[in-house]
Amino acid sequence: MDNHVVLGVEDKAALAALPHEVRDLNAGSYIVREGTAPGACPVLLEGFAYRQKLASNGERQIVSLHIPGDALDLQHLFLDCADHSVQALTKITVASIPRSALRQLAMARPVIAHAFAVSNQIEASINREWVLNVGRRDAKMRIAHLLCEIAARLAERDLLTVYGLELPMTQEQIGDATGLTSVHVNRMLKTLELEGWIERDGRAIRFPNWEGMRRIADFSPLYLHLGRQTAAGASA
Amino acid sequence: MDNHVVLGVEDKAALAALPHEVRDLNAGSYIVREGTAPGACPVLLEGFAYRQKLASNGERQIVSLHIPGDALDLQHLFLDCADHSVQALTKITVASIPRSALRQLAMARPVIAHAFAVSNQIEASINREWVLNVGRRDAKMRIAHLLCEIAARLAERDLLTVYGLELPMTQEQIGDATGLTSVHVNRMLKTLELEGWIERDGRAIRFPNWEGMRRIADFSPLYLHLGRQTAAGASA
DNA sequence: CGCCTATTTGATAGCCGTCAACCGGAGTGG
DNA sequence: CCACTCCGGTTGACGGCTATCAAATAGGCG
Repeated sequence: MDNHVVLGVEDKAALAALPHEVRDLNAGSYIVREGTAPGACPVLLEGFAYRQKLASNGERQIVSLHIPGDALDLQHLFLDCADHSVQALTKITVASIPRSALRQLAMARPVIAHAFAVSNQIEASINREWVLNVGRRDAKMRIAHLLCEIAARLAERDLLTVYGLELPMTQEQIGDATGLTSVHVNRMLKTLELEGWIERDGRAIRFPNWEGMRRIADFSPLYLHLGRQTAAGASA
Repeated sequence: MDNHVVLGVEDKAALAALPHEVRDLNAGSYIVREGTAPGACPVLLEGFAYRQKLASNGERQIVSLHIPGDALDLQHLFLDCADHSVQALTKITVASIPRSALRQLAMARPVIAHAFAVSNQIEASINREWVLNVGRRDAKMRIAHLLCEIAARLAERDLLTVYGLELPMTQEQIGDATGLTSVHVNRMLKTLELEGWIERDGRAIRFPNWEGMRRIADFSPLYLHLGRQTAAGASA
């Protein structure tokens, strides 16, 4: 959240003073389980996580991805029943903060509540873009768009490696995020590679021609709301 | 928001005391335009509205639908650039409240901020369900699910007519909401009708077998978070 | 009555899913 | 050190769901 809202010294101190518990979790661990009451609110310190929902036929849809620095459950801060699950994509480290403490802090400190709101609104914006991505783009664009988004979000936090994007997802998971099958994801990645838009080395991905990639992915980072939002609301 | 959070007398009075301007708009009018700075925050009093985004190929995706009582732009209350457009689906009546007044109120009254947060979180939950709907369900289920969602949301506000669901969307718009073409929407509606799940009279739709409809639509209203959320956060 | 939009229907094409097989690397145990 | 196993990636053949194209019908509104 620090990336988007300018917090004052006192607010930062209040956040840092919250009781929290740091834990390591293995890939695949559940952080939030659909249908249960939300517990502590975890913040992702290291590793990747994702939100998922299941259809009645058993198929999975990944509805969002999370990178280090993301809060993993502000979604349910004010709701009483989790409407989706959150799972670790890789080995992760999270700091869990009791929901009640966060709620009290949000009530007591409007600037903090504002920061939470901005974080939630940005995530909602990403969700809307995903609806567009899955609903109106073909397979190649969808995958390209997903890659662009992850790269842009990681770049914002200086988390790209020297090689580029180190994507810890299987092709099946990419399929679950884009509404495709792993087989077709494989073919499209191949195509993107053959056409020169990406270079692959294992799961590392580099973009030799970022502008071209952006174009064929129909990727415009506006919806990520990168850069700080004005603190007008905070100072009002 | 009143549907989900219990507001105190003073908070309600503060909301009612906000400066606002009531306007009528024709179907198709823009309420928010993507790429521009958000202006006043409108609340939908009568009629239907939708959010949309465009892909580079010109195809449209409707990312959410709104019924009377919905706030139409809490999304951008704390963001500086609209990431999508909001348009009137029918002739509508909106009450526009200046963004600054709402922000100040949210800063001054934590319970109001809480109500905004709940509203936003529920809408985000609906967005996630839409990602699942468009990504992992086939055409018949998608359309059935959309119909169920709208019916459930209208029912919560006692807005169903004696006939049932009075849906003011063209089949093309249903397609834009589900990632399908109008031609295929037509075929699937026909199928749903032939199989006895819906009855149609113009754009009015009735469900002779709601439980069956729910089942074939894979619709479970959990994600709508109907009923009031506890006000624990408000009283904390 | 005439225009325009929305709905309906049929024929055809294509994207992507399904099924199946094979490859390849990492980890494990002998 | 090597064989085995397992998971993920790769490839090909085939089928089905949905898009596309086209045209006819129906409905709303002047």
